[in-house]
Amino acid sequence: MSYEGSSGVVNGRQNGRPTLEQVAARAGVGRGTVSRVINGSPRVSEQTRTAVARAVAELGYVPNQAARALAGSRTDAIALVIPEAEARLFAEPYFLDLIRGVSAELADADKQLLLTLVRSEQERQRFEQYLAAQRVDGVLLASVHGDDPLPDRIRELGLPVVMNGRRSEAEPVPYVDSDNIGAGRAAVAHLVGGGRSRIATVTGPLDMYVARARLGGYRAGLAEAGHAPDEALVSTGDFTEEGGRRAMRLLLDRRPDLDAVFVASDVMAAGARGVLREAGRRVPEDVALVGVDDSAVARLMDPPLTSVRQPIEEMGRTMARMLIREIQGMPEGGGSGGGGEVSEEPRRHVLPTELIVRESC
Amino acid sequence: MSYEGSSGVVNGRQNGRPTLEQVAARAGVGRGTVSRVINGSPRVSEQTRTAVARAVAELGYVPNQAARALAGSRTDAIALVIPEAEARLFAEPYFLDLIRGVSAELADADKQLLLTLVRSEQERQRFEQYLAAQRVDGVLLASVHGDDPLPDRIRELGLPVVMNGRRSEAEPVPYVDSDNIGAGRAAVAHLVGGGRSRIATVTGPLDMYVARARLGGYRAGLAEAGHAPDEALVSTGDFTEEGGRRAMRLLLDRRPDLDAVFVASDVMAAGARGVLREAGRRVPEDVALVGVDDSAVARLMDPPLTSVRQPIEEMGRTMARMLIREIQGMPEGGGSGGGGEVSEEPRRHVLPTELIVRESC
DNA sequence: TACAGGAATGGGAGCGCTCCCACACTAGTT
DNA sequence: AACTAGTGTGGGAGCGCTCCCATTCCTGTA
Repeated sequence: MSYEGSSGVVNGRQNGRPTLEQVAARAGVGRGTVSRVINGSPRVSEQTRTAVARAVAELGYVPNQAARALAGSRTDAIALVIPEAEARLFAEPYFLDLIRGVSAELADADKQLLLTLVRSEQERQRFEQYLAAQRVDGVLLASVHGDDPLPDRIRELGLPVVMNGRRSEAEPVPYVDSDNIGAGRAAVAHLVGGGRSRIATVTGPLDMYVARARLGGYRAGLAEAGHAPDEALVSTGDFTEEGGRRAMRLLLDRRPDLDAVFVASDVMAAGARGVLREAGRRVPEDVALVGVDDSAVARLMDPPLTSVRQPIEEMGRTMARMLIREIQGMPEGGGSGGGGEVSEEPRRHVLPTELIVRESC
Repeated sequence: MSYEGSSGVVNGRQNGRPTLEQVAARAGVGRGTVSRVINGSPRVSEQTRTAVARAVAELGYVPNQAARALAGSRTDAIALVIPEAEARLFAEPYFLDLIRGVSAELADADKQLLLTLVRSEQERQRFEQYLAAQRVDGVLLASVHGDDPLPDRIRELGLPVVMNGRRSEAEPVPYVDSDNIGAGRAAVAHLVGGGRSRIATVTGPLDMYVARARLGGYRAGLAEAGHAPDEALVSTGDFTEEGGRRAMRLLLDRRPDLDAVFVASDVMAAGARGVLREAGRRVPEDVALVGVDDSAVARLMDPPLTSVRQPIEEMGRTMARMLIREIQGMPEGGGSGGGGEVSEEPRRHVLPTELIVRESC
């Protein structure tokens, strides 16, 4: 008897799902009151609340999202934007972990996740259209490049944004990043501690802040250990395996006597490891290796790769949390005529990284 | 002049974005006409169409999605559901590839992707609420278990569904699957062709159809080669690396003379490979190995693993295409009082797999 | 010349909510 | 007794679309 679950076929309505109005009728109250109960307003007597709750349960009522969005101008959805090019580049589990964190946090807040893979300039523009269509309350951006205008465009539209990573040292848009400088520093410290003295590095593309930061950490680590900087020990990769190979070959050419390499990603480290093997260098006996990401790649390498772990899922959670707070703190979009400036102090979070020691050094 | 892009601040409106009504006023036509132009109705004169198009461009008009959904009862969004537990289990790039395919196809059709990671029974129920709130026009389900009631529940709600994989041989719900039987068969044929005669297999959990199918393919392959079946050569894993290790140990205990193993996933193959090394067996000299997934794991193993590749991204595309067609073919949700039965012939697609030969056999 | 039939168009009537104003009704104040 | 100041509550007025029924203006036909 009316306990058939929420199949929606329970009630005798001939078409579609029950509406607020019908719940109100059944509970013997007005629409406004039901709305208040649904939205948890305190301005309802306990008795009424109970009656409405029963009517809701009996009818299997679920508020229509479109109507809510139209009347209330909030969608309870947020967009996560991932540039397609990056999705291939990065260690593969990265984005899945990020999504996992974001998703978990959003689920707790009862918000929906709209995932957008952007694979071309055209799609980027289409995405801006979506935003303008007021489909989401805010935007999460993953792996933004140094010259990406999207973050600023979104703010112009009056939408809250939080980025994963930053475009530069002085990033004006709120972001969550991992401590990439600390990553480089920890890697070098570990290598120095293992008795290595000619420590090279393979960097990412230097137009990305993350690459510069890891390089900066490497240099800081060397300085702290009292080693002199040596540009011949620095080689630029592009976060791909092949890029890692090329960079490693260059390093061996320039400094055949190197005894350790800090590689700015596991995938590049896999490439570097291949080159070392081909050159007859043993890992870790001749050359020690440290990567970044602590991905499956690292665990499966031979020997298993020491790597700096980033708290990816935690970054996702933090981003979502920041965005939700920002949305709540900004009741009506700031897109009115004039500035559209969101003048709050931009927030930033830098989460710690962790060195996972394995046999490669 | 009015070419400031779509910043929306161009026009003199004091708040929010332009509406249909305003476009109509500017173009000197009625609301209905603008709506017709926006939606590409043929019942508009060329002249009027042009005038409206200009007004739209000048005002930077973008239709409000919520209003559309409310009035037209279609959301232009679809949900992709991924069980969280699976997301960890499977070779990691799997879901990212799937998402990539789905996303690409949806972008072409101008639809939004709502990603839902389901990590508990509670969240599964919450997801059903979302569906009832009419947030999406259809649902894509990834890696459904044999006893999962969700597909049927969704159909009861009158929503189109397409699954990735199937729950059983006789799956009533439309699905896209890869040819797992063919995968097992191809692997065995390759091993036989390489002169192996005592070919074992490590399977997935046998309550999953995908595991049974790969096992079936293995058996078919043996039969075709004229080999007698031998249950001592079959060991059950669970798609994890540790499960692969356990299954491999069992096999070595039972049949120390085996000379090849078809492992139903790369991740399990990595585990098996470790056990073989510990047992002093060389790959491929003593034991040949074939995996499934062709993931990064396979490329990075030592030696690189021969593996059966699934067209994951293509599966994603196909799923999305099927769902879109189903949505279009079903103008109004079938959720009226009575049956709610969607009596169309369920469609199914089985995409071919491909053996990628590397040094492990 | 009168009139049917179609093409193009305008605009009313919702869709199902939220917002908010107005109206009871209750107590507490002068 | 006449007031104020709350509480609950009902319901009108939209939100910005789509749907669809007129209405107008052509044409072509009897």
